[in-house]
Amino acid sequence: MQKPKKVTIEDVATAAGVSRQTVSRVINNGPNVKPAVRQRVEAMVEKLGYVPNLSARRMGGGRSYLILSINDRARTFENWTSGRGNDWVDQMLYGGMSECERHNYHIVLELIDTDTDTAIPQISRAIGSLRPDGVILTPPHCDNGELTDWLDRQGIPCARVGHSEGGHFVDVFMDDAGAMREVTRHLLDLGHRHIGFLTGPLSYGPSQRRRAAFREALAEAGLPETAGPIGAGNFYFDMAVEVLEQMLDTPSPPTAIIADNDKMAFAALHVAAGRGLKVPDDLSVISFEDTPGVRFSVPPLTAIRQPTAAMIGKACAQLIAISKGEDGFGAFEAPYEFVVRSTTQMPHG
Amino acid sequence: MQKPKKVTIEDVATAAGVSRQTVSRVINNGPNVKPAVRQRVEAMVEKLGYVPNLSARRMGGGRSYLILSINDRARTFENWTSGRGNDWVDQMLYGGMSECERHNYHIVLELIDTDTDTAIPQISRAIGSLRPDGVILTPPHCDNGELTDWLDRQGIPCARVGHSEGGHFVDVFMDDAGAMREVTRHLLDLGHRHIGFLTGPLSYGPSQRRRAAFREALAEAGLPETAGPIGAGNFYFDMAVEVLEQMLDTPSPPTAIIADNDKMAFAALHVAAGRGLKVPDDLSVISFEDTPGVRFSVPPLTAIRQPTAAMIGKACAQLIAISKGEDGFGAFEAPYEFVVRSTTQMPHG
DNA sequence: CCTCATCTTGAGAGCGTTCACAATATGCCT
DNA sequence: AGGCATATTGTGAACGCTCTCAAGATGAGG
Repeated sequence: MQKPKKVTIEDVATAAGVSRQTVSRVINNGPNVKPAVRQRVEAMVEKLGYVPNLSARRMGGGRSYLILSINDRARTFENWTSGRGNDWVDQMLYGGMSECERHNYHIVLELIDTDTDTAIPQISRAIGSLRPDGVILTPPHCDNGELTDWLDRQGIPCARVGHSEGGHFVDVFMDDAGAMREVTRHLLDLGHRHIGFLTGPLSYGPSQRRRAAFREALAEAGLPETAGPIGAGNFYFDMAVEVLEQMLDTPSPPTAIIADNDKMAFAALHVAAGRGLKVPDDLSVISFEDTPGVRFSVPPLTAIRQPTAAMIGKACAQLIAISKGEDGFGAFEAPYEFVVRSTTQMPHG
Repeated sequence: MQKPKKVTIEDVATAAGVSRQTVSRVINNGPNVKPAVRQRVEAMVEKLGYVPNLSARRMGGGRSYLILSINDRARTFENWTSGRGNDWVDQMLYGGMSECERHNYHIVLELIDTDTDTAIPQISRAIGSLRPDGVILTPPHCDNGELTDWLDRQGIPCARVGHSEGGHFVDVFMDDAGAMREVTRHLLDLGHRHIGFLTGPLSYGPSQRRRAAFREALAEAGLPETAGPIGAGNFYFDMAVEVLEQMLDTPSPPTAIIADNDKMAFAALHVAAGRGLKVPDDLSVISFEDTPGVRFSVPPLTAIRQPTAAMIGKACAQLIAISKGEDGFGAFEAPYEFVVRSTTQMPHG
C-alpha cells in the first residue's frame, strides 16, 4: 500500500501562481476574482485533482458540510416483527443525498433511543464531535419537545419531519388531513359504509390529524360515528391483528380498512386470509405509507405514498441554505400520491 | 438562538491543572498517565461535558473516526419496481452503527452509480474530502475490480461485503454454498423432485456460488440436471415473473422455487396467485434474503436470512482495528439463519 | 494627471487536536 | 547516597483551511 499524496490548497496556489486565499475564493465561488485568474485556478484544481479537506475547512471556517440525521434506534429491523421499522431509511437517504450531493454536503446518520435519559447526551456527543451544520429529526424524535428545545438552545439549525407546529425550525410534512380525506372519499365513492381505521399512536401528530380528517370525511357523508370504528394498532403488526379481529367480530363489521402504516395493512391482509375473506372482494385495504416492498404484496396494496424522499430532500436543502447564511426556516409541504392498486373495490352485495 | 460555548481540550487541561497533552492521553486511553491524574481529568471531562472535535482530531492526528460506506445508487426505492432495492440499508446501518458507536466512530453513506465512468471520480472526491479511516464496499461495488484496485492504491483500508477472494482487504461474507445446500435438502427431504432456481446475475459472485451448490445438492441426491431448472431473474421482479411463467409451462414443472432474493420470491407468489396455484400446497417458495418486510407477506416466506447487520458490523470492527494500527485484514464469515415459515411443504400427490 | 472609491490580491493569525521530542519525576540497583 | 533506566508530564510545531485586515491594482470623475 502506497501513501497517496494529498493535494492541498497550497499546491494549487503555487501551481497557479496565486495565493491560498485566491484559490479559496475560487473553490468557494467567492466574489472579486478576475475571470482569467479564476479560470487558471480552476484548471489547476482539475489538473491536480484537488479536493478540499473537510476537516480543515471546518477548522478554518465555520461550516462542516455535514448534516446529521437522528433516527429512532427502536425502528430497526431487529424490532421489525414486534415493533416498528426503519424501512424508509432507504428513501430518506436517497432524498437527502441527492440534495446534499450537489452542494458537496454529506449525511451522517445516527441511531438514537427515543424516550430515554440517554437520548440527549447521545445526541449531544454526536453534535459535539461532528459539529454538523444542521440536524434532521425524524419521527418520533421530532415530537420530543425536550429534545427540540435543547437543540434550539444549542443554536443548531434543526429540521423536523412530519411535524408542523411553531418554533424556529425547518418543518417538512405532508398533507395528512388531505390524504385521509381523499382515501376516505375513495372508499365512500366505491360504496363502503363501514370503514375501519387502524391508527398509529395517540400521541403521534400525523396520526392525530388523520383521525380527525377521517371523522370529518365520514360526517360530511352523513355517516354516524359508528360507521367509522378506530382501532389503536399503534403501528404494530400484532396489535393491529388483535384490534382488527375484534373489529370484524362486531354485528356490522367494516367492509374496508385504512391502515396507518404498511405493517398494519399487512396485518389486515393476514387477518383476512385467516378468516377466508378475499381481498378486495370481501375486504378493501388501504395503507398510509407505501414503502417499496408493499408494491409486491399479494395483492398489491392500494396506498397513500408518503413523500419521504422529497421531505428529507427539502429538509436538507433548507438546512444547507441556512448554513450559508440565508433564512431557510419555515414550514414546507411535500405532495403525497394516492396509488390505487388492487386492494380496493366496491363492497359485496 | 444563543451560541453554545464549546469546551476545548484546553479548558479541561486548565481545569484539571495539567497540559493539553495529558488530557489527550486520557481521552485516547494512552499509557503513562498516573491513575490519580487520569481520574482527575476524567472527572473534569465529565463535569465540563467535553467532547473532542472530530475535525481537529483529524487535523492533528491521522484518524478521522469516519467510515465511508459506498452503496449502489441504482438500488434505491426509485428503482424498486423495475430494478433492485436498497431495502437492507436499514440493517446495514444498524449493524455498522452498533459497532461504530462503541468506538466513537461514525458512518457516512454515499450513493454511487455503479458501472459508470463517474464512479471513481465520485468516490475519489468523497474520500478526498472526508478522508475516512476505512471504506465499505457493498454489492455490486465490491465486485468492481477497477474500483478495488484504485482504493488499494490509495492505501485506504477497504472492506468488501459478500465477496471473498484474495487481495489486501477485509472480506465479510456468508456461507452461500452451505445455505443453498441446506435449502435444497430441505426441499428434497419434503419430497420435491423438481426444483426451480431463480438466480441473480451471472456475474454476481454469491449467485455463482449458490448455483454451483444447487447443482451439487441435486446431483448428490441422484437427480438429473433437468430436475433443477435455473432461470435468470437477475434480481428483478418482472424478469422473474417472465422466467417463472416459462418454467411452469414445461411438461414437468417444478413443485418448489428457490428465489435468489425477496423480490423474485414475491414474483413467485405473484405468479402462483395468477395461475390459481396455492402456496405452499401447489408450490413451495423459499427466498434467499429475508428483508424485514417479507415476514409479513401472505403467506409468510420461508427464507435464508442474510446476516447483513452482522457482516457490516464485522466490517466496521475490522476497519476500526486497522485504523488503530492492528492487522485486521482477512476474510470473515457471518452465520446465516434458515427460517422456516409458511411457504414450504411436501409436494402435491 | 491627480484623487478617491472600488475591485482584486495577499499575508498572518487562528481553529482544536495530535505528533515528536524534550524535560522532569520516580523507582530500583549497587 | 549515587547513577541509570523508566514512567510521567509538558512544549512547540504541524495539520489545511478560512478569517480579518491590509496592500496593491484599476478605473471613474474632475
